[in-house]
Amino acid sequence: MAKHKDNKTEEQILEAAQKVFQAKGMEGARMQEIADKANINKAMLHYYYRSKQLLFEAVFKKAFSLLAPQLNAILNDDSSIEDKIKEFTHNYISFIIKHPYLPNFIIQELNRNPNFIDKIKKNVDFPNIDKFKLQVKNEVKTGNIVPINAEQLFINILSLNIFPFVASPLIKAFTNVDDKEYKMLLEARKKEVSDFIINAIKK
Amino acid sequence: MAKHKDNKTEEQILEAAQKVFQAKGMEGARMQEIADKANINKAMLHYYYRSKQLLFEAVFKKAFSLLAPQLNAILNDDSSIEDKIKEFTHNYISFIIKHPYLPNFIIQELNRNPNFIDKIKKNVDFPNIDKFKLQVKNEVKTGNIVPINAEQLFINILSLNIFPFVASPLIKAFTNVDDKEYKMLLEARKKEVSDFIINAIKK
DNA sequence: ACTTTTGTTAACCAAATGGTTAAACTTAAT
DNA sequence: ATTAAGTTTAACCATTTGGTTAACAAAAGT
Repeated sequence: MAKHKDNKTEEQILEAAQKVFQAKGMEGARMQEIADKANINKAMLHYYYRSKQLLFEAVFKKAFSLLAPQLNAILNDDSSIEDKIKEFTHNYISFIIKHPYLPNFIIQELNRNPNFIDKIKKNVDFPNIDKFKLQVKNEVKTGNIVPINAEQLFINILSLNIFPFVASPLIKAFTNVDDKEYKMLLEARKKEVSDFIINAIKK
Repeated sequence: MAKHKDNKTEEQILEAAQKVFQAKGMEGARMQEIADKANINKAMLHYYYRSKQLLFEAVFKKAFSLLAPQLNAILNDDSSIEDKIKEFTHNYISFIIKHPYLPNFIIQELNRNPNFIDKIKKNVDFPNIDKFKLQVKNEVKTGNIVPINAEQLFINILSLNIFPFVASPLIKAFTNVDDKEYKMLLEARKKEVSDFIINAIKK
């Protein structure tokens, strides 16, 4: 019999762990709470994942592997800069509205342990900026867009798309906007953000 | 004799607590580590701040009260939108380069406990967007800038300025940039970001 | 001088927490 | 049917952790 043939329990654990880790972070999460949420005995967590650290890493990798393809879309696609920006902002914001916990979880835990990224680079199809850099240089040279550093443009695109999800409690407070209104603001950003970026870089 | 006349110890504690909380978060921080860093007995922490929670709140309030005036600058100043954006991005990035832990700490802990913001609103000169909204509406009406929602513009400004500090490990990995180069990128953003925003909104 | 308040320490404590163990149960191959 | 491997449980354990206590020291008020 192969190890862990029946993966039902294993998946229940991973789902429960996802919820708890994303809500409370590595330090705040409790193994007992994960077990309860998965409707299993606490010992099972260790049977399947050995330790809290390894369970956490499994959750993290899964989260990251959801996010990575989204970024590869803008970095490695063949369309024009303008089309990419339009498509990326629309797709990305739609995606995150469905997984609002994701960016914050990844950023938070990466700050807690920055060299964690090395483990991820080995296991996931890690986004790479090289192609995007060439493209930006080209479009600057041909005069399609204003002179701009590819890294800076990439940072701007990420910032405008991700930050409103990461800092939502803060922004809600500053703008005196309730949850429902904020949701509408985010929805509007699907178009708003790409217009903003394209306006900023087109000649 | 007034309570806590000699505030030397109290300040040592707050400084140590700041460092530990900012590095490890509320859950990850250990009272013993704070005591060690402050060179005092662990019981003193409770003597001066009663509990971990209250010590944490003291640290948080202090951090927030550093950040708030920066935001009030852009929200309540009397200069033109363009000047504000130029000044704010320059000042804010300079400020955060000196306190790189700050935005992440605040965002992280606010996500962990969103209704924490209510406690802050009572104790700090909390930034308010009303005046900024009027100004944006005006400048749109007079045709100085492209039609844009004040909240969206404000979110964009915050995103472009804050996110690169919050997500630095992630961005460094995506852009294949080391610490030194990233520092230079951030330095360049003092001008880069304001150009980007102004380009995006000016007619 | 002496009494009271404030500051500081070491030792202690109960609760929580990640993790282990050993035994029981289930499943499937022989 | 027997065996062996995988799965699940309850009880247990060592350690860590925030917090307390009681005694002592230093200042300050009288």
